[in-house]
Amino acid sequence: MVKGVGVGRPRASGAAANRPDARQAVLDAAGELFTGAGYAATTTRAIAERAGLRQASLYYHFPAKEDILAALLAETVRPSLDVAARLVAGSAPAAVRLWALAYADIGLLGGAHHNLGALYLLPEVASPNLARFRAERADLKAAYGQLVAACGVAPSAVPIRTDLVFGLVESIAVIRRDDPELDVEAHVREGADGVVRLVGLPEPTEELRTEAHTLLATLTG
Amino acid sequence: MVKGVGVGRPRASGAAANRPDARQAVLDAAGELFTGAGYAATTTRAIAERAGLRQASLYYHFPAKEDILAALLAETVRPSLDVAARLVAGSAPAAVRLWALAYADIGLLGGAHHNLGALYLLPEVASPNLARFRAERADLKAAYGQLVAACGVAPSAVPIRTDLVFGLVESIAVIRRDDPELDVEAHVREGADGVVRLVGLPEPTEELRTEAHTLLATLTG
DNA sequence: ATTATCTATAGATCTATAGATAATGC
DNA sequence: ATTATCTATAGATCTATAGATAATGC
Repeated sequence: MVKGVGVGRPRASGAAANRPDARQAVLDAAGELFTGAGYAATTTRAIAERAGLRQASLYYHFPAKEDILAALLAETVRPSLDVAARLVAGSAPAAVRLWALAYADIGLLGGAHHNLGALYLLPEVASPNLARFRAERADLKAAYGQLVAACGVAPSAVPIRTDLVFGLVESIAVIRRDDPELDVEAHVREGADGVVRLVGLPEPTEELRTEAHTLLATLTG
Repeated sequence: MVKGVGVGRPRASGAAANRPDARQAVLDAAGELFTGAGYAATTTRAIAERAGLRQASLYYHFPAKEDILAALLAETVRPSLDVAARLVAGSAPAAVRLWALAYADIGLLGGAHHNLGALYLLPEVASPNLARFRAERADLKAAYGQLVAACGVAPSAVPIRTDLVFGLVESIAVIRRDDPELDVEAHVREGADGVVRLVGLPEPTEELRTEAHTLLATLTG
């Protein structure tokens, strides 16, 4: 039941042709432009052009420009949050769960077609309208905090060390911005290894990584 | 020999009163606004207002808005680069030098009145006009890379591990944005400790930190 | 009748330039 | 005469709204 394919006035651009989902096309276009040039520097006209429709037509799908950013942020943080919630509730060794969270999170941030992790770094996330996203991001950070604590870090050191871990994970976005050709898979694995070292645990073993991969497979399967 | 205090038409704002250095006042204002709201979202009018002069008067000191950002970036990266160059040339143990660089760099980024490290995260740094800054930042990263290598990291692992170290250092800016009340000094020390752990060295000892502090004192003294 | 687009545009900026002006310095 | 500012504004946007239009669905 494809929802009304062909309903509505045809597009001015590529004839009435392909329009599988205009809303998603807008989000894809905005993701590319926001991560590359930032929010304020990206015009609604540029988004529309890349999505294959006219500037004013954006407003049929989103009430305002900022709602496009809100939708992108929501769909970026939620998958990580899902994984985090399950790992926090799990019973595998803490180091395995922390490695698994970092691996999954970095992979979701960096593995997307465009560099969605860069959205978290936009100054506009401080906007009052994006409080919902900030709350979800805080939940994700809290999940890291629980795993860091479970790794045996002294309670007084947990908050700062969690800050550093969370910072390291998000910094992958900056790294990728500076070097778009980067080998993402290698960085994801090295990043997860780095998180484990950063909290003060011994160098991850291959067994730990295998166990974490298995754990992630059961979560998503 | 204060350069022409009182020369020129008086300001419309606070009478002809205080104007110790308009250029620096503009940079301070821009630093605060760019780090808080981003470059594109900050208007030249807002910068001028905070600096205590009229919008058009900015253009007496800077040829264009982007040159304000360029000047800020330059004065932010250079002190770190100076420290890095001296440490790379030094002969103290590599772990001490790496800790010292991270400590100094994080301190310079996070210790300024406003969160200048956040400037590095602005998407506008990719602008062709800011190539000079990017080159200096690449030099700084290369210095980290040399110290990481000197710490005994396997050559094949050096580039990625340097990426992570550099990312961790810069992520302090995001951490501080999310929590402006943060205890900067504690984070600086923990950040430097984290860098050492991240490259795979053992937990820094108090002796190492003392040695690094001494080393930094000789560099700046 | 409903849906998804379009065209046209109002109103609000925003950057940068032109040219005047009010100080000090010679 | 030089310096550092000002006022005024041109020209170029940019977001969002109003209202028309070209499809499909009933």
